[in-house]
Amino acid sequence: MSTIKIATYNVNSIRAREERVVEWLTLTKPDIVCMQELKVEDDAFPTLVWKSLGYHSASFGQKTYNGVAILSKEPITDVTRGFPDDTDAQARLIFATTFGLQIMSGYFPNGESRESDKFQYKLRWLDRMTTHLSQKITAKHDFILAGDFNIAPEDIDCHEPLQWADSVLCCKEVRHAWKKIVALGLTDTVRATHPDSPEFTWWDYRMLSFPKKKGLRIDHLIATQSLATRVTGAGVDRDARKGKSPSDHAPTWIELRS
DNA sequence: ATGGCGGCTCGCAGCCGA
Repeated sequence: MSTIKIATYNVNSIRAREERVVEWLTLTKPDIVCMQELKVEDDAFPTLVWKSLGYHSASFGQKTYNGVAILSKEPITDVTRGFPDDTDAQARLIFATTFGLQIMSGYFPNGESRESDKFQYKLRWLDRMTTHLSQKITAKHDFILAGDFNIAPEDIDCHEPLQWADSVLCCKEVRHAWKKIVALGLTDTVRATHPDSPEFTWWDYRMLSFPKKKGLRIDHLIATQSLATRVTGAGVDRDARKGKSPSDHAPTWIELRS
């Protein structure tokens, strides 16, 4: 049976992570990759490195912060960057068609703290995203949104739910926004595959969080029903979080019947 | 062992992330 593997990976700087990402691509051979936190402008995104590994790519980068990309073993078409009519200064969204499906790579705002202006920006961004998705999703196309949502949707997604309850990643406002997004008809594919295990995707660099297994599940792949019913496996590449100079996120993946 | 933050920048200290 032939399958397609789709992964999402917040690399926390592609300049700092290029070598590790190349190793990971070579080892795990995903067909499509959504990347976030490139932290480079497009002319510094290593397109030729991906090409040498057999990947087409499209990026939406900026200096210092943010930046998203899509890599694919098949040609990438219909690329759009940001929201329609966007005046957002932050590069957080790229959309494309590849392998006959519509895919979005998203880097959702963190929000810093609930008292911060950045939290208001996060809530506005989530609203805009919900509106954008409601216009984008149609019965005609397979659609998947993959990325760093900066939302841990449920208590099972947190190592210490009480400690995180009022945080910008877990608080009621962002969990409500998550529910509105999935209610558009998108399935949380990793949670649907693993209903009872945490499947953390991020661990703080500090306090030995990774070896102590104190993580959060904030990176997600949510897909229309047409795709969700084709999922044959899903998981988190914890090995990519080990060793020297890892990203603080691990790549998360699903496999589909093609 | 999976190991004590690590990226970034009009940089050598401070901002930011989650």
